[in-house]
Amino acid sequence: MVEDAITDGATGGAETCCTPPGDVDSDAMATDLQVLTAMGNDTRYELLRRISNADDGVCVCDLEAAVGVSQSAVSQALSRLYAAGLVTRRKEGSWRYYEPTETTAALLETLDDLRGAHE
Amino acid sequence: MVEDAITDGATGGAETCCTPPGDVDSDAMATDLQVLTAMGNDTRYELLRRISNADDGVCVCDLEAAVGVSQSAVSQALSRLYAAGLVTRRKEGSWRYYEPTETTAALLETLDDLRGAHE
DNA sequence: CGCTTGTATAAGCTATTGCTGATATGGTAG
DNA sequence: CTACCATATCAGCAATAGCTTATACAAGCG
Repeated sequence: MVEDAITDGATGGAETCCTPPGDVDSDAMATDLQVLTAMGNDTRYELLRRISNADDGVCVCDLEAAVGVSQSAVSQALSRLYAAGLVTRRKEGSWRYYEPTETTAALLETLDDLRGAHE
Repeated sequence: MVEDAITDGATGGAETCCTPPGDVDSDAMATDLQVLTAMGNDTRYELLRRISNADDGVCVCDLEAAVGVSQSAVSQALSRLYAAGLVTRRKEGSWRYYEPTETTAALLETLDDLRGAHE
């Protein structure tokens, strides 16, 4: 819903500070925040990059050594990424393989583009 | 710099767990994380959305009421967004106006697209 | 000039986060 | 079966984030 009917006309002719607020879709906000907070962490970001670089799927055992935290921490991080819809996971034998989702690919690409653009 | 030399496709041998690690560019990582952590917060995300919705620039006084935290908190949040390169700020009279950068526009658009795409 | 308004900064307190170590689960091999 | 490997979950702790209040700075106006 969008609220307007703002009272700022009352501040006088020349004194309106700025534009009226337009509300933010709180459902979109929740979804986006889950994604952003999931990516916005050293460990999880690096895991995501590594998973994205290896198109074949990566298992936890490999990632653990790479990012320098415990197996438990990696598992927790991956669960969080999964919950946020940033990776898929499939089981194969006794290993679990993680792969990036479209969301991850799109966001990392956007970030890459931005860095390239104005630096 | 993409490293590959992936040879494991065959998990049939059941020995190689997965692909070798390819290191992540730590400079890119720092930049991206600054952006992601800046956006990945209720208050700052909503500020960013509101700033983006109002193309004219928004001043702090307007935002304060909208997001429901103190003036101080809004100011701190905006400073953080500025530091992350997500908003520009210009002073006009005694007010300060914030506007979104290209980075913000691109990321929010990507997020919007993603939500629209697979839901 | 000093008052008022708009914004920024400082200090401090609490809630949350992200780790570690220990333990549980599930699959595989001997 | 038991032992073992890869991964997940639990519990607890240390670090950080984000808020509040109080205060400082800056600009317009009486």
